[in-house]
Amino acid sequence: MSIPSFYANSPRHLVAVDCIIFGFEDGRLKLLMMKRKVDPMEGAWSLVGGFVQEGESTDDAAARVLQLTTGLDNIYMDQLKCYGDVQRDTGARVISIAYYALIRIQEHDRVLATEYGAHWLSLHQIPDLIFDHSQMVQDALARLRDKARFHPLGFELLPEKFSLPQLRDLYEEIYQRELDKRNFRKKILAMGIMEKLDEKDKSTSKKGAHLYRFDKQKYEALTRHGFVFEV
Amino acid sequence: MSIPSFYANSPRHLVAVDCIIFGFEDGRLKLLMMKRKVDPMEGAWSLVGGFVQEGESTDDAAARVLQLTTGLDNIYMDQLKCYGDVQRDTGARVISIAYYALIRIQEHDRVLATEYGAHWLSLHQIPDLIFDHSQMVQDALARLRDKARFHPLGFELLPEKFSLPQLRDLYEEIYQRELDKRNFRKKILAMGIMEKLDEKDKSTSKKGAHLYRFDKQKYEALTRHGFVFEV
DNA sequence: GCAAAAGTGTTCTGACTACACCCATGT
DNA sequence: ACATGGGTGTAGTCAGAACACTTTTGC
Repeated sequence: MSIPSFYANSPRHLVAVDCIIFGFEDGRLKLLMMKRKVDPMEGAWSLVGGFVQEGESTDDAAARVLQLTTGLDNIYMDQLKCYGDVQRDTGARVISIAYYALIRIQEHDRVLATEYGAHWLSLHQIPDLIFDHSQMVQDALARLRDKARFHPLGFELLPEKFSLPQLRDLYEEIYQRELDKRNFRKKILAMGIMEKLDEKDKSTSKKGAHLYRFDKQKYEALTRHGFVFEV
Repeated sequence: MSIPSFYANSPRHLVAVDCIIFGFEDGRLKLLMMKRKVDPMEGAWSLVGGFVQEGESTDDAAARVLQLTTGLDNIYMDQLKCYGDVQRDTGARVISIAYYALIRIQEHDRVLATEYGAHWLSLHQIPDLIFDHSQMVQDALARLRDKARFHPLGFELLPEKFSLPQLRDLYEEIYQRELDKRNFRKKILAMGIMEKLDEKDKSTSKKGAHLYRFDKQKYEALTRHGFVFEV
């Protein structure tokens, strides 16, 4: 099929994807950042990213970038938004689609990340980033806070088995405020979406904290009947 | 400045914007749709859209499309998301950024819209649309519902002066469910963001309904002190 | 005087908040 | 035995939901 002039006469643009990759470790939210390897701004901190190829969807491009830096597949990823200012990239006019991903930091390939020049930085350690990447990070954080409230996203950042204090630490970090442990526990357990395991995590106390697993089946069944997760 | 090969060797893509334009008239949410004028799919229903030009931001492109079809400037508009599947447009590989806009339908240029081949359709009248445009409409509706709940968006769809029954009709239409008029009135007025006018709208009843205006200054002042709009 | 929409208050219930002590165990 | 984090219950408050009658006025 020949391409109609309607299409042929329109301008074409470089299109990139940039990924805001969240992890949770040592009670801190972290982001995977890297030092840029090309001009302009070589050596400056940036998000991981890459250009969208021919025959590659933007979602696929983001998944590729994620796979390249972490070795992970099939992880939670969502589009943040498109950044389309003409001057946003000082090297050329590039339209960028930002994605944010939540990964279990323990499960990613640290060797691969290091080889790739990627580093995990805690939120408060993030330096100035190139172009509009700082804005992207701000937007991603705002989106994470918004979405985490009504969707069970948090579990994507924790190991499969986790304790309630761990889960509470995570939400305290996301919302940047303290949560009452009795109320938190009550609320979470009342939802009926947590499977209590016969194991304890003794790494943080002598007594040990019970481990739980997020029961996705139950969550989805409840959701079909109008249940809404809320933290 | 010459473009580094990092940029020069990457593929370029057609990038379009598509606009989901909402209006509210006769107690119904409506969308501005048009019949496509080019192949493929000539004559089929689609959203209004256009290609992003060189030296034009994606936001500007969307504003241009809106201006061309409605004659309106400076209206509420927000990015929905980027649709980046390779095969989404059957004419060529086109990445599309969707925007949704809320306009005061009474104030747009009906002559211009008609000349442009655009038509207002109520939600339940929307036919099958080309490509992934039906999906875009679904996504925009979901986004409108989400956002309207905690942000005073609704006022963008009403005339500057409106009655509480009108406002309630709007939210009933957005949420597709009935709202108790006493509770609704109580909640809205308790926020202290409505300016009561000395006029009545007698078009819908003998008694007439008081007209109000949304007080944006008060809303913003309250917001700065932690107030959150919710309907 | 009647039809048709506008306007008004109260009660009940469920969810969120605040808050202090006992438990288990490794050292 | 003691230090450390894990685990538990209750009372008060507030916001949302349910619900029925009076008011105004053009015809």
